[in-house]
Amino acid sequence: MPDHTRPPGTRVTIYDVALEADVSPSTVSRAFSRPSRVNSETAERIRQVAERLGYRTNPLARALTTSRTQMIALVIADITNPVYAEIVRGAQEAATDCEYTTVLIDAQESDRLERAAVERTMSTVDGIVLASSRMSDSAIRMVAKQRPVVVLNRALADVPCVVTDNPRGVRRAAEHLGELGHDHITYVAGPQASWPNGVRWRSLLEAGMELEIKVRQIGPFSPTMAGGERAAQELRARPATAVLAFNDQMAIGIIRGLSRMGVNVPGDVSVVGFDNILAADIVTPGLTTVAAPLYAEGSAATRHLLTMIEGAPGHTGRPMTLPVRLVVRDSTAARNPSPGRARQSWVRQRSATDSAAHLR
Amino acid sequence: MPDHTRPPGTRVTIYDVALEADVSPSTVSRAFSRPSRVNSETAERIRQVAERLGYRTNPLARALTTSRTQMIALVIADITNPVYAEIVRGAQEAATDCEYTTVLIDAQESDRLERAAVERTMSTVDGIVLASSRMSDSAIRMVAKQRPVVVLNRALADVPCVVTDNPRGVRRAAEHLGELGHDHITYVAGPQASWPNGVRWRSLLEAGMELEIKVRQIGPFSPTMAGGERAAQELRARPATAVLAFNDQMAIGIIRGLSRMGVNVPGDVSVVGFDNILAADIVTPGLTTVAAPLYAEGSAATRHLLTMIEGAPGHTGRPMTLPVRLVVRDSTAARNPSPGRARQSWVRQRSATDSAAHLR
DNA sequence: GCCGCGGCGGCAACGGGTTGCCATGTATTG
DNA sequence: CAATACATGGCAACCCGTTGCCGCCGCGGC
Repeated sequence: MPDHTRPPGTRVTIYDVALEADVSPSTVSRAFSRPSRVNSETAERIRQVAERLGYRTNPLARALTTSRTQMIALVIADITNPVYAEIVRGAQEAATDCEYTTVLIDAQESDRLERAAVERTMSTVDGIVLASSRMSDSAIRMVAKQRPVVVLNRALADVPCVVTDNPRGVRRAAEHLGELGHDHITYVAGPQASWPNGVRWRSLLEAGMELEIKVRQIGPFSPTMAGGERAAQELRARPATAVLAFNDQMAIGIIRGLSRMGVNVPGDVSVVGFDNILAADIVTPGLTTVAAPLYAEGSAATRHLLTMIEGAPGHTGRPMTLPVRLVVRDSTAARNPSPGRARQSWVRQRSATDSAAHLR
Repeated sequence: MPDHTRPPGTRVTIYDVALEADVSPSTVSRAFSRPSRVNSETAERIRQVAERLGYRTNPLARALTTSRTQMIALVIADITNPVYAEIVRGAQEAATDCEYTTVLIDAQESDRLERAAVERTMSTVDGIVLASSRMSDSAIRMVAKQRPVVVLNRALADVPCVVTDNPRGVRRAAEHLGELGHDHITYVAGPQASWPNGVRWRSLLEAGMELEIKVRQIGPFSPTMAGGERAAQELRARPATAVLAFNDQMAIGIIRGLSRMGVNVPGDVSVVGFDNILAADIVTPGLTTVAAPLYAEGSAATRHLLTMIEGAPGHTGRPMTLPVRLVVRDSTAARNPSPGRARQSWVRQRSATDSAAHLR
């Protein structure tokens, strides 16, 4: 039984295995990729030889002819944002289950970087999940023409989408605040390039109308704690008793900013966030927030992508919508009925500056 | 000027460009990969034709002969752990600067998953950064034999490593606590498979000796908030006035757990963490912690890996060590000189149970 | 006994670049 | 003016699997 030791640095190929097992290379190839096409004893022999020689099929070479790399790209807007951690987990697990590898791309909230990275990666992957893309609709469609794409947290005609039920989440938040006696809600806006940002604001407008709660918007601010603290500054000039923030980081920033200014949350102002990140539970006060099924988002988007890669059409009708729920903690409370000094000045300020700012 | 529209779904290849530019395919190839090897006018013409046809070089095909994919893998222990966000950023940025793409792998704190993922990815990437690997030393060496590898947060002979200055961090924390009058420090241990965990404990032993502070260890616990809360339970049985936790999540869990039990931080117990994650700044009280240069870690490890890929030897001498600093916030304070009731009982309990637990 | 069919394995042509080597033409040098 | 060096570009082999197609063989049917 010959057993040529291979020169180091050289990979074992099907040709080596073929030589050793005394069959043709194509048979070796089939033994792995189409076992039914080869005699089971031969296949077994080949497999043993391959094992002995330490053969590993080269995914790149395979990809060259099959144009399947068994890799998908997952593009996220900002890896420092904890929301994405769970999404990534969900996506990665779904991918791994189907023997796919995930290439994670952090776009750093930049349209330009995102496009460049997608451009660079596109030809190497079998499909792409765009989570909270900052690219333009047309850029996304362009990508979708070349590779299967699933868009997460954004609705877009002609491209499969997975979104969370933002309208319902906003509605629940508004109802909650309404029940606590708030008759005004200020929406603190996040990035304008963010699709959910627009949806949340429009949903709030709608909910406000139905529930007879006045709403207004300030911003946009950066979707970070720092952005929230800046928003708090602005809230000083245009006070509110109830605030709905674009996301949890901003909400936490707002709470910190307000506290620093001596405004009590939830005593003077109630604050609601979005996403239910881990930190929402550890801040003081605990943050009331609209929880999204993050893991399920990543997993659903990825599974859908994989079926598209397998040849399924990829239904581009209405987006797949995932349910949300309101998690009530301590950052919301009944509207303060007997305002203290600070509160007093707020009311004055508001009545002076606010009527124009209120929509509807 | 002919301009054949290509059948859809077919990629533009160098052959198409060659035909159109009236040169041989090899010249097209060189025009992109070795521009100096071809007349600059010809190269320019080829580039224009390529542009017009929408040619993109296929990285897989290129990789087949060059065995360079321009991709590196970054393996992290747990993507839900915010420490890694900055590390990933640093790594990704360093990689992007050199036109490399990063494949992120989340090992979910599992030796098994990590090995499987590395196995699957190894042949597709030019090198690997193992950040906080949970694999055995021998498994890591095995991988390092097949591909350039840089290990982060772990020291290992014969493999290039990047670590932070844990001894110094621990020392600074111990000094800080000592200055506040604490003469005992309890180390709350994290995963035993974690290399820094061992280093931190040993460093604390050493620092304790020099500074004449008694030290002991409890645990191991899971390196999460939940783990910290369990540790708090145990601290009730074996009280302390100063606690050094394996990481910030645990430290936060400990603070929450203690608060729930009516123990005041920092009034009754001082708590110090490791890593300086974002949440360390938003908890109440703010967490005193040993800050690591996370971004720099990712970036340094990656840059080192890239030089190895370019053919540099990859110095396997002593690990590259990055500096740390102690960030003092509000979770540490002078040792309570006039203990209240709770404190009193602690002291009693301790004197009863503790002498054996103290090392040295 | 002849024919058809299914199982199995091999041949050879890809896929899309890369690269060693050679041929040609031009510039440089003695 | 011959000889040499260099700049360019083409040829063809190669990287490593995959797959369409064909041939061989044995078996069952008529």
